Amino acid sequence: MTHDIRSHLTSLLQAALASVAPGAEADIHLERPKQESHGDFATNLAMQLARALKKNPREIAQQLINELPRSEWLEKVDLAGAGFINFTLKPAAKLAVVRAVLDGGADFGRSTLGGQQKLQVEFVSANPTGPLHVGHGRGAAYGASLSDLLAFAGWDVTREYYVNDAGRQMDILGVSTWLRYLERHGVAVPFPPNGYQGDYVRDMGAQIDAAHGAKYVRPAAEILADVPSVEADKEAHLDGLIANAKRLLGPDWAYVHQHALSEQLADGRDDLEEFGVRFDVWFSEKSLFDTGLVAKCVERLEKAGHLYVQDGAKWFRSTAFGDEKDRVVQRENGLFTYFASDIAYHLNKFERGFDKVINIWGADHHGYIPRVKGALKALDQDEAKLQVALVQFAVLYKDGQKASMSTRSGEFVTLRELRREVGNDACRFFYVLRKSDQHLDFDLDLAKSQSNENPVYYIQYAHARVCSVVNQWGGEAADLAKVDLGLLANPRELALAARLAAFPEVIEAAARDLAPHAVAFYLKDLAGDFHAWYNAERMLVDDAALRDARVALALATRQVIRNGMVLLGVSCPESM
RNA sequence: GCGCCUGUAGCUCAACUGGAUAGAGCAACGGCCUUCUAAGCCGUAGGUUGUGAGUUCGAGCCUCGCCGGGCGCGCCA
Repeated sequence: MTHDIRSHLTSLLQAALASVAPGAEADIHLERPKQESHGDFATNLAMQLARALKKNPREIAQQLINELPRSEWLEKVDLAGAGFINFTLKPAAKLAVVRAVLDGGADFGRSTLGGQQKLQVEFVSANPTGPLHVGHGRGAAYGASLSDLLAFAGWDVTREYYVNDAGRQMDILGVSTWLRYLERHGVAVPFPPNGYQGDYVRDMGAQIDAAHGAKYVRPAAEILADVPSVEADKEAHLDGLIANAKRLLGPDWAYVHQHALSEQLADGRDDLEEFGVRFDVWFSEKSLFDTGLVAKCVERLEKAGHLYVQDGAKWFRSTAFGDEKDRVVQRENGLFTYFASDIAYHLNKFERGFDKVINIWGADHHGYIPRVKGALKALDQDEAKLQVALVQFAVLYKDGQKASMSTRSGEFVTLRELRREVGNDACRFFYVLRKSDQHLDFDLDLAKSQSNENPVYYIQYAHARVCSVVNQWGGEAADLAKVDLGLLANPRELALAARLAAFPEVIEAAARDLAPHAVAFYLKDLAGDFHAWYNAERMLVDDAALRDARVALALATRQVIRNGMVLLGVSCPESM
């Protein structure tokens, strides 16, 4: 219905335009004015045309209005301001949305905008080397809400987590775990300062101990053999320990490595599940090596002449594709870089047939975009299908101090802690309540102290109020089909109806902009309209016809709140 | 130094992608509960949108300069 009104007005304007300025090109843009006195819809069409027609915008607007076909939905059409045309709808046209919501139910607002195109959203993809922290939480909340939003707007969405299970970071976690295990057996190898410090590493060491006793114990002297000193070069020291671990443990290294990986992965998965964030695919980086895709990719680039050798390493000429500098894909020691596996990963995504691929990355990865797009182009892919949404950092403040979020140092506030202190609903909402490219200062103390004043409760409260009224009303929702909506005549009711009617537009705009925060802001406004009405008018009045009409409006409001909150991953309690 | 993001009320953020008098929430102040949930409502106050120019009917939004904040510029991942 609301879409009908929009397209109805558009066609009226098109007709008027054809008559006032035949052949003129203009895209007809209808907006909902902020100010009530400016009507329900407004267009700046006349102003757009002013230059081309070399005429005063107001004059053009007046002509357009004169030529506008009559419409049974319009109360009036005004010329205003510098040349705006304001449309005011008849109450019946505004109220029709109530029935549309009740008929549509959970599907009200669903759009076909995406045309069921296959779309992949890859997000979180944190190294499984420790608990997820507050920074990951933002990517998780944003990615989950964005995915759900895009699905609701008509895309066929696959949610994917890229598991970095192949690199040095995982080796560091493996060796850290092993060293903690060895500590339990009195093996005197000092724990490296740049190993993973967190207590969870000790826990994993204990698990291995409990399961296999002394099976993986090796002498300290052998573990430290030929390892550069920490003082000289702590990274070389760590690499030396890793090399010795692999050599001394032989096939058992895989067990230790795998144990650490699967523990951390399972932990992250549980954490995210509790946060309402689910993935369809967990994609292993290691599999790209196992299937030879990484080597194949590098080979393809080489054959196409995009690689050259310098200082023993193979470089991808990414500067040919707009990057600042060329990038190594294969190191002097023969190992592929992370970039090489990422090229393979992205090629694999494209070969899986997605029409569009969205990567949600932390802002620190922005410099990475040109090289990935460049590589895709070099592999004859349409790199425009890849869209990267950068999420700015969440900086956590604790006791007025900026908290470090380094996983290796072990000094971070975990997502789990945050969820426990603030609650899942408030957490999801808080994260998504701002544009993704906005820096987020997460003041933990404030979040905790404000948890009762969090805007999420404002919306949930509106929902609970409707539930309470409906319970006391005690009627059957089905009987409202024949209710006379025309009885809803006061301004607050019409304003609320107009807000409901905007929901489908909000969904489409938010999906187009990859901006789930727009849904959150909409819901705040919707709840505001409802609360204002609730306080001003009584719903359960004696007049049965009026009562039913008001209950219908309340039910429609409840439905739209639910439809929006589902997308944000926030629950809607029936009472509070 | 170069690149990306960013600067809006005391604080945290919006602003339909260039539209009309820049809006909310916290915090402050004043009102509203013997009838559907006061986690609510109504009102007051709070602004030269960092700054200087430019583009045009019209700029918080676009361009350029300057000032401040965040991030990135590895044969790390």
